[in-house]
Amino acid sequence: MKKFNNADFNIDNIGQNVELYGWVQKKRDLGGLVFIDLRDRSGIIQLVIRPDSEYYDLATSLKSESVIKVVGEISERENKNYKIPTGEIEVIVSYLELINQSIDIPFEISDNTTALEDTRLKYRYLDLRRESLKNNLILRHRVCMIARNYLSNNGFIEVETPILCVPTPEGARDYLVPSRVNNGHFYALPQSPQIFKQLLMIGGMEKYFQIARCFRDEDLRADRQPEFTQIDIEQSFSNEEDIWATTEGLMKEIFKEIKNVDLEAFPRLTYNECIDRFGSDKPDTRYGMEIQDITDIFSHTFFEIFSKVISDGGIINAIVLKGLAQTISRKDVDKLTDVVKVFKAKALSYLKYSNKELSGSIVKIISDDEKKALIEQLKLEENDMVFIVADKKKVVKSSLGALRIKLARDYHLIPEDKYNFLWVTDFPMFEYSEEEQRFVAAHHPFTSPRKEDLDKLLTDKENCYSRAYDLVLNGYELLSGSVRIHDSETQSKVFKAIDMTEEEAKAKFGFFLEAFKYGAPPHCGVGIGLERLVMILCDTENIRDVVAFPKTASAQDLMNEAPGLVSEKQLNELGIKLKD
RNA sequence: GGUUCCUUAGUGCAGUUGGUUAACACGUUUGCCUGUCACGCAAAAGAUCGCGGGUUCAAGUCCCGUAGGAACCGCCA
Repeated sequence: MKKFNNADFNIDNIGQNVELYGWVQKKRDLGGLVFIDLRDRSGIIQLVIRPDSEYYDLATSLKSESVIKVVGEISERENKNYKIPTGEIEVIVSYLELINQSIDIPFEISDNTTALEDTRLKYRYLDLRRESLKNNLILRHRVCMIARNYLSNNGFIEVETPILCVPTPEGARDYLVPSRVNNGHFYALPQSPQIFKQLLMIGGMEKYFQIARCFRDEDLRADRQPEFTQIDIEQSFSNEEDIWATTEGLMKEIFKEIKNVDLEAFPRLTYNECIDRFGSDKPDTRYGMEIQDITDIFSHTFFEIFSKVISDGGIINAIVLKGLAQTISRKDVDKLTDVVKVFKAKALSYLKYSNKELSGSIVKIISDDEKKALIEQLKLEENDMVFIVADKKKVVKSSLGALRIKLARDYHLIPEDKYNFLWVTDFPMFEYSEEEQRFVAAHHPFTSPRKEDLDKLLTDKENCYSRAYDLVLNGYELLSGSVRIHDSETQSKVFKAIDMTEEEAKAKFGFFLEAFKYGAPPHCGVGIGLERLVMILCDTENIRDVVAFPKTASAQDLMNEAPGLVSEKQLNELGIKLKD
């Protein structure tokens, strides 16, 4: 007799003798007959122990989540339960062994469990027994397998790169690891395998991938953990179209396999167009409500707030919520105003359109011509509601972008089961960092500028664009990538543009710059955020639902209480003295 | 670094303008029960109301601090 999975059985197996192992999900003791729901990874099967059984007393004493072994015969149920796949059969137990009795569990192992997340995180190993979390991990595994097979079949080889790296000055904050052998020196955990994968291209690997763990010591979010996994891809002798084709092919494979969805070719938008129309570089294109520029309507307005914004170089933008004006109360508007205020907008103006008349917060201040122009330009229809923000461009776009998302969620305007991919292209090459008082690379400093912007790198940084691209899915940044610089001259120029002196560049990236002098192939790549992809496939908005052992918002593990303190002896070995 | 919200039996929650025995459900224990599958019935145990301080005759309730959790802004090349 061999070991079977619970869910292997159905009505065709009646009469078979089987040996099963699993956890006691639920015991129903009827006082002369005991039913047990036995759970293993595959599912649940019902066991029956009759009063004349020598195991009857043992069965009545079993506690939830204990591990047992049973032998018995598959038989047809008297009363069938069509709610579960094995509901037509049950196992008449002829042997029962208690392998490991569980103590009282802190929460019910069920997708209906009422336990809050921090309780579940403390007992993560119990939480993992829940159907939904288990299925999420299985789905994640399947995505990895599809990616491995697809990439391998297309000539990519998987190469592991170091976890102990050299700290880098640009980008996210590094997780540092002190060196015992070299006191005072530190390794950094990789923020991504970026430099190594480029060196692999120079090393002649041509097509590389890695399911790579990455680390960034920045604050967490619902979709951000300090350690996460990238499906990291790089290919030589390639341009944007080649790597996009690789990526689209992979996504098509994954969505066909997991969701049985045939994806269309992915649309493309430039970064600037995304900001203008959606107020975000990762727009959710499953719904409309695009941001519209109405600055021109108010170019000669008497409304002082608007005219002041315009004379200060700001803009006035609007979004239109179709057909819901009547359902939105004064109180709702206050809540929506809080949303835009988070992004530094001073106010949220609104207008309602009903019976061919506008009403609302600014209706008395704007002229009839302006009202007419608004109705025309925004194509207002009965019961539409207009939200307006006037401010600096950045404030207007980000606040209305956030408001757009909030409205779509609150009023259920997001279609389900829709997967809208979008390539976002032509990112700015540089952005100004207030903190550092200099321009920094918007993507990373190894990103190639567009050919036409090469001459502007040092003179007109604000108008330089890069060959960087993101793939956005349903409002999530799913991956980021770029065509890389492959000659040391351009690379030096970019370092100079971000105010890195030649000495600094040499000290930090000397080996890298040197490598480009020995025949570097043109290359490009992407890093796919595995967790975000799996989140969307699992239909969850919480990254912790797709990570086996996640950290809380304060980067702690509630189960093992990481990070922990270390002994004086360990610190001494590392040459580290703690601040008092 | 900042903003907002949360913390009451094992779990999830209720707790009114501050007022005397902190309610309910699930779970647990005991007893009864031979076709349950959210089994049923009866009973019982189970709470330093996160922690520290303050206001008050009186604090789960009000105030301050602190710890932990969640979301967001900054940050995340």
